[in-house]
Amino acid sequence: MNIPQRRIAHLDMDAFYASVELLRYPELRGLPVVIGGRDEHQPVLQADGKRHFYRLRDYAGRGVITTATYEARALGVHSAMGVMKAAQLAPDAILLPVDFPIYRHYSRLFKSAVAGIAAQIEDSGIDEIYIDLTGLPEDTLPLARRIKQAVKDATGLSCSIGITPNKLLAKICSDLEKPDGLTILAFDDIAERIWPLPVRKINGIGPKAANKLASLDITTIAELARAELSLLQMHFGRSYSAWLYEVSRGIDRRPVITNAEPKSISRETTFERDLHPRQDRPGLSEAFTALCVQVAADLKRKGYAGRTISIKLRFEDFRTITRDFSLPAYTNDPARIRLAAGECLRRVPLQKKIRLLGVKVSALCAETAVPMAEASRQQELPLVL
DNA sequence: TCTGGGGTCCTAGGACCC
DNA sequence: TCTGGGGTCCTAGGACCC
Repeated sequence: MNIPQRRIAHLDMDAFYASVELLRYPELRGLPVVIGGRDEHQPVLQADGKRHFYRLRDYAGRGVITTATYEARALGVHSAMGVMKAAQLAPDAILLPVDFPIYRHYSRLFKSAVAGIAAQIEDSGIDEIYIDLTGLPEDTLPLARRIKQAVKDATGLSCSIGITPNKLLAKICSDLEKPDGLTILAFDDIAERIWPLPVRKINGIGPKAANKLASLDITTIAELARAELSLLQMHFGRSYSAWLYEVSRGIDRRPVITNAEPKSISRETTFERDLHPRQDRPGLSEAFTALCVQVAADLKRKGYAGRTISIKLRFEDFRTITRDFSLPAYTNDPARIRLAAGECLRRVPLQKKIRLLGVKVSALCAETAVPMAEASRQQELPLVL
């Protein structure tokens, strides 16, 4: 049977958080700007009417870069880099705190602009989407240009688009000509355009897998495509090696999912300094309860309840552990979540200082669709620690 | 003064049921 | 006595992504 070829787009906003910030601080255009760190370092309006911006050199403490403008990237700064390390590379770069509410606002704007042209959209984070264009009559190039223009008109921001027969290739292609890119590619182009790329360009090959592949002298996608399946199976296990074998050949049958439900909702916090399990017990306890209250509020706001409560601890040596506990009934009540999380915490031997604490609720169900546990009658949230 | 916060998916062992 | 299977749920950890 002949399956009609699909036409899948991946749209990725260019340096999204930083670009949104440049909309409100146009005087920063052309400068190296990074978004990240903690909440302080808001720009300050001075007596002369100008804004004072903090520089990376002014920063002390924990935190990572979430986005950098292309000017900052040219200095070697990139996302996920520690702010303190970035400050060594680019001490004069402007530092702005993250402002998720405004990024979410622009996220909704660009997604609804695209939805006005193509309805089959899969959310893939705040700044990127997949679009299934298969059913649309328009030719690919004018259609892609129209989508880019609609995003620009709605937000003032540029994006990059890759259009190919599947999500795997579309994701790779949207990155090929960034920023403001447009890359259209067919199966016949794989050898020329995809195979020369490093394996890390494949969504799903991370640092661990790439290192392991490098130890087998496989660094490009072409080399991966030439590798024997049996060799891959010796190092990666059955399902991952089968996946490697297929993606290296550009094969990906995943559909565009337009109606995904969340699987878990969580909150976590890294402390300004590592907390001692006994000496800092009041502070830990307060933070722990606050996380439970926040998760419960998130669940209610989004209309979900969950049955499995998890906690996550990261110790001063960065070792991370999780514990979870499944309740007999669904809940989004903060006191119930706090009790279950407390049970989890009692199973953790607390010997080292704690760097991070997190609370997660999973096994979710729509609040309306499911019998709920009776709301806890406790007036005060119990403090277990 | 290294290393955020929000997610998804996969693996693997043990319990438990038929 | 000897060593069944399959299926599902629970828990813990890890890779990976934005």
